[in-house]
Amino acid sequence: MQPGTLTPTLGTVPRVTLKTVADRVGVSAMTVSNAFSRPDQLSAALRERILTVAAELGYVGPDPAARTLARGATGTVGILLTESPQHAFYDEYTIAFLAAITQELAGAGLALTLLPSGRAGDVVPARDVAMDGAIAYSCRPGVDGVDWLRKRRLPLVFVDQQPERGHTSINVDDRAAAAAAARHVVDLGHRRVALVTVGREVTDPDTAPSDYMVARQRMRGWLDVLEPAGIEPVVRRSDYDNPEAGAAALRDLLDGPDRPTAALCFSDALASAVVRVAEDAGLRVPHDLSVVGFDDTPLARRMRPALTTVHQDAGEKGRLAAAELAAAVARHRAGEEPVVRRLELPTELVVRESTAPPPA
Amino acid sequence: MQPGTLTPTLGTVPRVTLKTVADRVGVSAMTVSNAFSRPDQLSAALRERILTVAAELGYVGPDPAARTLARGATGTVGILLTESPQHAFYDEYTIAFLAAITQELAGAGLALTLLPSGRAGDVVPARDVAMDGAIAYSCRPGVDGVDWLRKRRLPLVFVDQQPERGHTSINVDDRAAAAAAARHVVDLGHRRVALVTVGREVTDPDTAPSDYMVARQRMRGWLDVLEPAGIEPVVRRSDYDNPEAGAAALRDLLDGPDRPTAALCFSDALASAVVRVAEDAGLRVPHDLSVVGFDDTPLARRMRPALTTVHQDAGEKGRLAAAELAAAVARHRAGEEPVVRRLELPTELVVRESTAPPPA
DNA sequence: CTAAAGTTCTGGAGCGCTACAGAAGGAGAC
DNA sequence: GTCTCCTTCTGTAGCGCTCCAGAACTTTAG
Repeated sequence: MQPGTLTPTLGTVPRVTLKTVADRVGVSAMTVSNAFSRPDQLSAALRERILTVAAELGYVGPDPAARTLARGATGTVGILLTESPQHAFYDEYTIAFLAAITQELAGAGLALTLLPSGRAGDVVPARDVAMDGAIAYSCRPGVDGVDWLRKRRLPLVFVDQQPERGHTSINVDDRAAAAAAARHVVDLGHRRVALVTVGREVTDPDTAPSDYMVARQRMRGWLDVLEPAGIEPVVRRSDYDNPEAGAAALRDLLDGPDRPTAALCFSDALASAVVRVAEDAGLRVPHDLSVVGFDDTPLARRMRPALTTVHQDAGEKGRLAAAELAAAVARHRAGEEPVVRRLELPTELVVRESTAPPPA
Repeated sequence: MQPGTLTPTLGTVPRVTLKTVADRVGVSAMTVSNAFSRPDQLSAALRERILTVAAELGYVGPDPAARTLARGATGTVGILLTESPQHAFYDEYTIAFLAAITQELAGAGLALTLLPSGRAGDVVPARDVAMDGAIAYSCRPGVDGVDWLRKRRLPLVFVDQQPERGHTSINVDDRAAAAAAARHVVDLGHRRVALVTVGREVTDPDTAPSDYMVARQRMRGWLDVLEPAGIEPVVRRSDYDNPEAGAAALRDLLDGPDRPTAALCFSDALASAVVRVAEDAGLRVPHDLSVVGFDDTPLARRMRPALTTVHQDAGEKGRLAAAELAAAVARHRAGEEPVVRRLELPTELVVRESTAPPPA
């Protein structure tokens, strides 16, 4: 069955194309094409006439698929999300990031396609979806979606993951930021510290390239401060998308006299869950337990007590990622050399009410 | 410049296509196509050989754009979001909905493209992005994105907005659900009630087709109960994406002796903001002010006091929307008659701790 | 009044792929 | 040994559009 002759059972309705309109008006197909896509190439009067006839025939405009093939551009970029795409939706930080991207891309006339990094049957979105470029966001190294994108030689921007040569990347200095958080609690006098993070169990933060780079770097940053201070932290982990579980894993630690007096958390979402668990265990934050988050999402300010956390600007990250990608796509189209940048956005420790000196 | 001859400044690198591989292996282009797309059409040995040569040449697979044109299917569906797409990201309810959609679509081998409903320059995503179908989510009637989608005769599913003939729609009975919430506070004895909602100012909930249908229906449902009870509510509104503002607008009402003793809110997000404003004003929830939300997002259960709210299943809505659309796309491709359904998911009032009888 | 410089429109040649019908060759049935 | 059927492979003919070079005609300059 030909695409144009769909609905055979309903009687083959011949599709209305440029040609249909052209024949009806009595001009060439090219002129109709120009009427829609390059108005300056024909007289206003003729254009008006063409548009009228097109409307009568129910011709909406050039078929996007055909136009894509002919022009070599789709008007769409993809974003490759960690594992199941739905994981991406569970944290205000990611949400704000995505919101900023869509916003910025819209300004460039680009739509955003969410690419699940897995495969469904024989469809691999990263390989099979037409697009002009893509953002790889916080993917584990080795996720094969990234591999496909690379092989396709698409303009790529990496965010919150290991930079790769030849592609622009955007990150914050997670290690230094985490170290600042750790220093804060050490300076307050804490000696028993819990680290609540995401991802896989790894002893040595320097190895384990199979894990999210961001989680690794933050772990490294915490240890950069804790180890020299002679503090051996307890570590609890959970899945990326399930902060409750990570916090729950902390529960058993909260009873004994040797319980941690401070918890450094991978994200605000995780910190929020930790506070809830602590309070349910009868502990007061920050009096009995200091809690530090990461990201400084709106949640951090809403919480009671307001959360001490590491600020980073998710919106700015998203805007930058989108802008860099849009620029890369434009350069790619123009046949220019790619411009590779290593962008690092600033972070700042924001001390609020969830941290205090340890109980006496 | 031909798409194939990009990068003229870098020297025209001839693109590797099916043909390139075919010539190299010494078979027809069709056979190479089959090697990638219909493995059962050729011997395993030849296929292996073709794949090897393709890999050597750096041929990744059939070009998605060309395949789209030839096959008449893109492997992508769109979702048209309210106004700026970023508005969609501000509420856990919408997030859960989107997450479920991507999840379900991934299973059907479809990717999801976020369509800003506006236009950027001369690009109108709803008109210019290649896709096999679309979900229109909570769009104002008359948003021209929907118009383009309709004109393109794409399979469409409408969610949380006015159903249209010829297209499947998914909703809850917002009116009845809101009425149940209103009845709850009236039954508790409240006589001074505030309604905190989103969208435009309208006196008569029956008119104003320019506003979100959902907001209109909930308003109507509240009034269905309040008016017969002789209660004249005060109404406060905010933008869809800014619950804080809506709550803040309530602030001035909270002081006098005639202040409302109950607030019915359009969403949990809004209710949460209202609780914060009330507490900042020195009122206790629910003792001084009862608050009811809508949606029953995870937030409702996390809140202290836990929020009384109307439960609806955002995940189920998303899954259903995706499944219905995928089915509609498949039927469309097969040339079958569309199956139009009017789906209505159940709701349930969940009474938690944020509502109580009014202060004596 | 002629040459040069627009303006407006057209034809042909792709873009890279897949559907379809059919050719070529080999296996199996009788 | 012949006929049929199956497997494997191949040309052709698009899909609907846009690029490019140039034709036809009109205006401007000298």
